[in-house]
Amino acid sequence: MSWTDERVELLKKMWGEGQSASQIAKELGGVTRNAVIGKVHRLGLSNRNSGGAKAAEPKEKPAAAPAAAAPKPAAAPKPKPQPKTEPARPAAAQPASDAKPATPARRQIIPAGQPLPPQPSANEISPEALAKVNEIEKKAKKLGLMELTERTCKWPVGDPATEDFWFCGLPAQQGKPYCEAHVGVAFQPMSSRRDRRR
DNA sequence: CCCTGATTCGC
DNA sequence: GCGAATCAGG
Repeated sequence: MSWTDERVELLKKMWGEGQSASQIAKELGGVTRNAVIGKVHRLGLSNRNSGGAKAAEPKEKPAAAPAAAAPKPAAAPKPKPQPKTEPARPAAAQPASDAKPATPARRQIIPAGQPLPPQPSANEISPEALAKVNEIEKKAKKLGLMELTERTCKWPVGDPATEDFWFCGLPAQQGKPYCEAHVGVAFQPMSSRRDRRR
């Protein structure tokens, strides 16, 4: 896959929306998140803050030449917010290397980790989902309670009062307690709400 | 362990 | 220019 115009545009768009590199990579397909990140950097939009300001602060790396160098005049160390009772004036700490009044670094308002999908509202499980569950249940790892981790599906199967009880244990969806199949039955996409009229 | 982005460097 | 490998956090 190559970086066609469209792909680059989608990349820009998604990156601008605050999507993670892996998500973008997934969406684009044919590329890894590394590729996405690499492209992002090459495009020069690695930082989602100032459009043109170069404030690439070299992290700390085993510098091969520790001798000389480091003539950094220290741009803006750390104007720590003083615990003053100053009621007004948040004191904007801008490097002010270049006048840039037009782009005040807009923040995304949606960096929520996992945008929660529509919550369940109906109790109807699609036959598809059920079939899927039955299917994967056969592949379940049948974990015991102690074997569950953050990344394992915690869908219970069987009767807790019997020996025949276990948890699915398949890889859970990121940020969710269940594997894909079980998420499918646990979180219904608000299907047709059956208005029971009487 | 899972995930993030950042950087390096051979291709 | 590209992206895998690696680094550095969370």
